[in-house]
Amino acid sequence: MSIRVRFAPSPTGYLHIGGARTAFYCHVLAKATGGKYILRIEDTDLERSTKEYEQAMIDDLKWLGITHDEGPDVGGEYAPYRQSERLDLYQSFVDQLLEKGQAFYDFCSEAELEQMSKDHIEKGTPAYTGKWREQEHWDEAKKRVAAGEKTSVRFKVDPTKSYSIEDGVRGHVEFPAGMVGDFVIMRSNGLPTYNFCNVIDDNAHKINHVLRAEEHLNNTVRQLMVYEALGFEVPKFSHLSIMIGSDRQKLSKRHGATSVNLYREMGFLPEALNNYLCLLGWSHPEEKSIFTKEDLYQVFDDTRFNKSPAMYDIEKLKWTNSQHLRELSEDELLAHAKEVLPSDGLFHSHNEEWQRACLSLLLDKIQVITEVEELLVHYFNNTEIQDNDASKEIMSWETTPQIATYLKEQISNVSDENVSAEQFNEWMDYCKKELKIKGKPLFMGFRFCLTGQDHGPDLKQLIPLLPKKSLLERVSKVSQ
RNA sequence: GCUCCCAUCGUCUAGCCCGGUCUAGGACAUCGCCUUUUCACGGCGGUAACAGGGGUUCGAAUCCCCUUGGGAGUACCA
Repeated sequence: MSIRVRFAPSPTGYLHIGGARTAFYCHVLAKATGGKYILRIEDTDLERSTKEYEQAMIDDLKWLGITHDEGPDVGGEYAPYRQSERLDLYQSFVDQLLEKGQAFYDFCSEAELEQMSKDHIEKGTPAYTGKWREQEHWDEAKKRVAAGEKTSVRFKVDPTKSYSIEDGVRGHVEFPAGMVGDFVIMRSNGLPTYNFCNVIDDNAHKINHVLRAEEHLNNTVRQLMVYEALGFEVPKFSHLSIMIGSDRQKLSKRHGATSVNLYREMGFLPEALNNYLCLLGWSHPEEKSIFTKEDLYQVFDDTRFNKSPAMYDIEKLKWTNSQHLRELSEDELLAHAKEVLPSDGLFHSHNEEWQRACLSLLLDKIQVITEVEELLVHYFNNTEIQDNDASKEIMSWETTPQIATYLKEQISNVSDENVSAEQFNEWMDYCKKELKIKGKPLFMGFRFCLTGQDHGPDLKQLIPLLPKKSLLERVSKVSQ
């Protein structure tokens, strides 16, 4: 039987990188096994779910290339794929459980519920101790409902029964009896809760393998109860390790950029984000660290997940991005730069020939494409002279003022807006032959006078790309 | 509190299931060297880990138990 997996986000915010990782695993697992990957939108939290977020999530997934076989936007055999369009189905199962006595109407007040929850946490009493779980009150409950009173429905948990699963990554997991109390399956506003509709949809959508984050592991016991009560076949579960921040806590907004669209804006390549995220909790069988999702279609398997939490490290993401950047053809790189770099910036203000020269020069200096514009802004507009140990050393050489004085004069005499490569070569030759400067003092002297820094791209290629004006300003400062 | 989960270099991890080939391998970061008449890229090398304690065994990173530490859940959120 072929695999059917799903990614089931709630459209209550932008796609999170943790969600992107889960979706990526689902997509790749389906592709690698000839199965299907389904996208389902879990929008039963009316207050927080929006259509805008749903669309944003679909867009982000699309940008990442994590395509699904079935979903709200593409349809499929088991449509609909949006929970807000499946409410009748949930209602019918609620009715069924009510009928069988496996669920009950609950009329406890908010204050009562609050007290129960408090006692549960502080004293270890059962999570729900209301009287409505007892059959003797059910007739009264039905009357109140018939009279039009709105109320929630709870699943009646058997406190003597324990459950267990054979988790795809955790192995055997035991959930002891009494672990959870009677939980709400239908809110008083008529909308079902996650632990209930998730089960119904996974069954209806014929999902046979659930890949999700570890934070859902404890929920599994509630879902197991629903599976049992409804007579559904239980799928295989694989609970992926969570992603944590540098403080070892679950990754969240306070750790910085956590949504995919931010990485898109920051100029990361989607294949790099996928690649990096994939390695947070999974390892390549040949220990490769750079690959595309297409490479994974051949080798991905669900036995290589890591159980322990993985710390998110943007430095390694940047390195991964730099590796993918270098895999790009010249045309792809140009297209990427054009798309990402600001349209009113320095890069876009030049012609394509210049842009290509600029990219080939800067490629091995950068990890993310946006750094190109940053470097250009620096070379064009920043005429400040770097002040550190390296610059002090360069300034201490007696040859540096000689170079500066010479260059200042030469640049002043250039009539064009730019310095040509030929002119640059002549100046170097002059300093070498006439001023007898060579090696480090020569190159570093030129670099420092012209760029104000002790490091940077190849000078011969860089200088012709820069405006004469900013070169002159810098060299004037050095020659003072 | 209770329940569940986790534990190899600073970080991501391989190895663990099926004990010996592990004086624990790779990658990021870091340091050094080489290359580059400069800077970088690249190449080479170094520092750096089996949380602790008990077992089992001829032999344990690998199996068992305990301790410690960390995380998640404990909602009419998902």
